[in-house]
Amino acid sequence: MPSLRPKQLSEPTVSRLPVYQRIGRELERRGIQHIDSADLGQLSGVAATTVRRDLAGLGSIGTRGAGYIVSVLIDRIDEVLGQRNHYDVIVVGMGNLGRAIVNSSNFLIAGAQLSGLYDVDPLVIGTDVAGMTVQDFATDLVPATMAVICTPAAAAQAVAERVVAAGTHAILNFAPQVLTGLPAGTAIRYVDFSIELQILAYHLTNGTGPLGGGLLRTLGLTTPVGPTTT
Amino acid sequence: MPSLRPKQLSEPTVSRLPVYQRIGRELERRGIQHIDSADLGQLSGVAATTVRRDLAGLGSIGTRGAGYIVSVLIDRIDEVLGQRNHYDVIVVGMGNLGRAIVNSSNFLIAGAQLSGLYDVDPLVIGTDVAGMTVQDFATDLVPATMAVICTPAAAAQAVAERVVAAGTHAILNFAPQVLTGLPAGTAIRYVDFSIELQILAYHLTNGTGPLGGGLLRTLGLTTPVGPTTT
DNA sequence: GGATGTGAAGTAGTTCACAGCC
DNA sequence: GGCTGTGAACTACTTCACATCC
Repeated sequence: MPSLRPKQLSEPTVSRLPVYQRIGRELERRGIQHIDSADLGQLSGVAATTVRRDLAGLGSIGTRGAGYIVSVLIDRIDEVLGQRNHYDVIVVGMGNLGRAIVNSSNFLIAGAQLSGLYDVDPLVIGTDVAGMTVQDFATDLVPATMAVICTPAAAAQAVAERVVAAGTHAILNFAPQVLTGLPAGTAIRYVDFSIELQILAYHLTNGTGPLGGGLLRTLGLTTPVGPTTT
Repeated sequence: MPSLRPKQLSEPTVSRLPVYQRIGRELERRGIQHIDSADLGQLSGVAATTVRRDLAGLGSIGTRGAGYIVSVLIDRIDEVLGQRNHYDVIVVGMGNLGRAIVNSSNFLIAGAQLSGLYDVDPLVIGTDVAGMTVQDFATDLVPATMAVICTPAAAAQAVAERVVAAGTHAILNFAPQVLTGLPAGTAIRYVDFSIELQILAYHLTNGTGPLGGGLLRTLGLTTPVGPTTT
């Protein structure tokens, strides 16, 4: 019985855990029940040592000699990431992107519950997206734990302040806008594909393009340039 | 005339440069021509020292005593990120997300040129998205420098291998799938909102939630929990 | 005076190397 | 024998503190 010590996981570790979990689910689907850090590293694009360090932080999950039991791995990550809890998620901004996200199959994680869709455009309010009716952001606002912002950049800061005032503690911001001045303890993550493209443009012109011996970091993942073994 | 020494910029620095540039553009639009590291730090959610370190890496851009000239800042970042060059970008996978991205106003960066849209679904091939006709990925394939992958996870690896074989050196992957075994020198960035939500869920349950004294990193940006001083 | 740029110090994360356990 | 877990070394990034220059 491995003692549950949540400890303090580093941010890069936290961002890799969902990757390990996803791979675990895929393995389980294929009927594979065991995996070692070398293989998991290969599949996730992470060095084997780093995989071990990450998983060691979840308590002693593995078995020396053998590797990790897939089901244990999945369950433990579930637990650590807080997927046993329930979260109400609202989405603000029902343009092309907002609708695409809500309809995306991998949007809902375990524990997340979509509880409201919002917009300010009278043409959009009242329409249905993924089986929910879009509400008026200006008047109605259900309190929710997480908010996803898909508005234009100019609106994002005001939206963030409003949802935080309504009790939200975690924001996923798709608008190309840095959010500032929010109260301590508000978790914020940015998703900005314009920035991602610019980073790629940098690597194309400088060093890392063709012929560059590139170690590219993304989400904390290193692309290890696997020798095509397997 | 500041001597152009491209040097070697760190990955976190590269990911912050687009943010500074965007803020610079906004300042310019408002007629502001000078900014110092303290203010730029405030606006970008980055410590002033880090701003200076980042910008110092672009050559001596600033002036001691005064700060940075906005137009110089923008131009220099343009140059360093390679936005003076031209890139052909193709997008593979024209589902909800692919269409939303192509139609997004902030999708095209300076230098990027959309040169092809692809799918494998006969119902989608031949339709028009943002003024371009969707091609059949299985048969046609224009060579391009960058590729954006918006397919389901199961297809992503094969798509990546095919575009790389066709000459692509940079990939932006929206599919929830780690890409492995691609040749050295292929730049890859991942955008995965399922992972982002899980990271937020972690912060909600553990430490950083309500009452947590959270320093949350995103894209290398630290949310500095500004004392609401303007 | 005032803000940049940068050596030096500090902190965080990764990788090495191997002891420990199955 | 084999693979995990972890102290120790290393590398990367940030922050401090201040000399430098306008």
